[in-house]
Amino acid sequence: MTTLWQACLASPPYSIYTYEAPADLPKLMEGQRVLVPLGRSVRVAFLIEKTDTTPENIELKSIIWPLEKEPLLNENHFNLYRNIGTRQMQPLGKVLENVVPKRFRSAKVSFKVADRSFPARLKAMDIVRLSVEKRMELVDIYDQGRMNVSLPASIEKEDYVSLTCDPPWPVRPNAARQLQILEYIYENGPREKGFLKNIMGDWTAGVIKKLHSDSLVKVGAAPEEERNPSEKCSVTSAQWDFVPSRQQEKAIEELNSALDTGKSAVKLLHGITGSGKTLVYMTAARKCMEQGRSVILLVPEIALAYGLWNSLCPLFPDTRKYLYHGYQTPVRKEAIFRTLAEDGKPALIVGTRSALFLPVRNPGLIIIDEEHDESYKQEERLPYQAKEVAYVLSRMTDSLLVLGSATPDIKTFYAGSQGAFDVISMGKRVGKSVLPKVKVIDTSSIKDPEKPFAPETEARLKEVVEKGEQAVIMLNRRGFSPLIYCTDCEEPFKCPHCNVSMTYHKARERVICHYCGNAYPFPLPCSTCGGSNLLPLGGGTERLEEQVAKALPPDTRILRMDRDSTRRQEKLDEILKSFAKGNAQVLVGTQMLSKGHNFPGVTLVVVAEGDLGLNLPDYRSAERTFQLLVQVSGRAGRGDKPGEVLIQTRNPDNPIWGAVTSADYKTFFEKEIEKRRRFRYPPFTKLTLIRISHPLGWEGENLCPPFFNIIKDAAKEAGIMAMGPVPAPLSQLKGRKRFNCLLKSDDWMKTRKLYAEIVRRSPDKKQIRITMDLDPVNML
DNA sequence: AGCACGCCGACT
DNA sequence: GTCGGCGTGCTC
Repeated sequence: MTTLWQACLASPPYSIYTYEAPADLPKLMEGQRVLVPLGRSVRVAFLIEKTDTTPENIELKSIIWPLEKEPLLNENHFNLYRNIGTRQMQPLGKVLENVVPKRFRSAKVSFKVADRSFPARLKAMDIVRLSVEKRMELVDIYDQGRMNVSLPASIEKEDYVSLTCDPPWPVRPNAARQLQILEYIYENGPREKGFLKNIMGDWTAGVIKKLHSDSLVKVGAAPEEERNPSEKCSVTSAQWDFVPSRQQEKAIEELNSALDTGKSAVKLLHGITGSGKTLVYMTAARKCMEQGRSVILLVPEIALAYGLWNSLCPLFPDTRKYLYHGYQTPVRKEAIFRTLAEDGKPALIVGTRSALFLPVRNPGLIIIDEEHDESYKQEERLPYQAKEVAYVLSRMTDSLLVLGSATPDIKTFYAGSQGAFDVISMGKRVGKSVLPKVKVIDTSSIKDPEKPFAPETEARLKEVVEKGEQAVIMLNRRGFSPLIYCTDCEEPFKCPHCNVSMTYHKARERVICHYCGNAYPFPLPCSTCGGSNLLPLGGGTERLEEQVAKALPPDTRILRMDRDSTRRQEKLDEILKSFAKGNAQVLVGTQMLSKGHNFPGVTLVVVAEGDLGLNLPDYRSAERTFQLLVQVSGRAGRGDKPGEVLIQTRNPDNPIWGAVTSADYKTFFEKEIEKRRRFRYPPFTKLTLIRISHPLGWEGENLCPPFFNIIKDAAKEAGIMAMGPVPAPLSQLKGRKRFNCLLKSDDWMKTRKLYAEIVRRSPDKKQIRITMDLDPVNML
């Protein structure tokens, strides 16, 4: 008997199509992966449900064969994916493409058949051509488990361009295009041919061919990820010898009783830096697994996942545990995904936001550590907010969601204070350590760019170094100098694709665009007037490192931690370990420093420019600055000795400093929430950023102003407050002109409808890109 | 995504 | 003349 199935393609065109399932097929189930014919190709699709309606005027095709016996996706996760699709107005297939590991979406499979009457290997098209009798035979073989799916080891496209040697490269010095490609790859790592063509122009193909024939580059499969250190844990002690403090005990009790109810709940764990949140998580995790349910523990970054993994492994010696993040090898991702899909035994999963999509059978506890962190929001491809996804999952699975932070998201804390969920406070540090003293230092009178520190700061730094203690200096700006100024034409040197000032990186003798990654060798002539008097202005971490070395005794050891010095994961570990061991007295770095790392020897934290980021055109700039400064302050005095924090600012009158110096979240919250209420910003409105862009120098540019008027009218009609469209703060990025339109609405559904309307009325669907960013984190 | 078709330039 | 590059369009 033939049945009909709705199947969702996990690759373009992402449609949900109807396929026939004739009787000569194994048993099919919802959530299962199958091979289906599409046009003249074969694809992977996910079965959604049986149906009995036939679409009109379409000759239905038949499902070829299932790819596994047990469905890969359980109902909960299928619904979770649908939910994300609905929120983001994306088809389910698009969601699947982004959440299911690549190897589950590739149709390049063959079937190994252990039966004499068949060839040893069958491809999809071979199965299609079998007779009905033969296929019935094959069904039996399949049911007996004698038919297995196999994928080639690599399913990657083989068009990645990578370097074969380091600079200097033996090319003619004026072969500008060859050098541009070499330098770009040196700077940003191997790239696809098509990508290079997109950002540089149509000439790349020929130049790559030339470089390839000179064997300066190779073209092949994507390189093995470097960010994949061993997941083996060296420590094996199985003891659980931690004694909770009173406040930890209270927090644990509260989480335990929430776990005991077996119902969905949210708890915000508001614990100051150093109050021992991690051990609270671990105790709750143990309890949850004793109840036979799985735990998902999320952290914002891969480096933190590895750190947590190492400290948690010895505490859970006999537990099924998995480390999961987006930079693991495809084979490993596939293995973890499948294991969790097939085996419902309780497991402990540590990972980054993508771990939420693992088809864990029976989650009981989802923990989001540092819940204020912006990395929980994915911005590219399929945008989503991991906190929201976790909430939906916890509701669907009756599990407990724990949000932890010393500086919660204003929105989260507001919801808690309104009674949407419980807030558990931990206001004391564990052990002997106390919160550091924080002092604001006025640097408005310092005019000399060679002097990054006020006299007091410099004196304290020297003192700390002399005493053999450690200091951390944060400057949230990487590179040597963020501005290169031409003294002839008095223009800053800008990236031609992005129209933002390029940053000078001294050690690498390059100017680099921090937004698109484009790099040029330095020195170079001014792009405006051709003059050769380009002057680097202002300072980043690279220059600060030099300046610190000059200011402190010559034998002081200084380390630097930023995206440039930690290009490889091992480098980051190296720097962290080396500093923790006391091999250096000073650590200079960007906001990377503030994230969760434990430096027990640090007694002084200096923030070189506390104002950075405070004046960005973004309603969250104060919140972000507060969170960053409190978090980095929390790095001080974690050991036995008390800590001190010095924050330099050119605006000492800004009211934010009062809250930062006392690390008083509540005061900051009260002020900030008032501001948000007054100016109608989240959580008092549903904010959405519509981004509109078109290629630079596009001749249809004049279609935009009337289109923007249409948008304004449509918003008015929908009863949504719209600001713009206006040119975005970064008005030009990666070769596209950009416009932003900010929507304030009382209903997400209304906003989605308006977005759909805007997309529908776009005058040029090809050239104009329109994206919807619900509750934007980045307004630039 | 894959695979067709169709259009251009560069070789046997 | 054909081979092969890639732009465009379609897929139950």
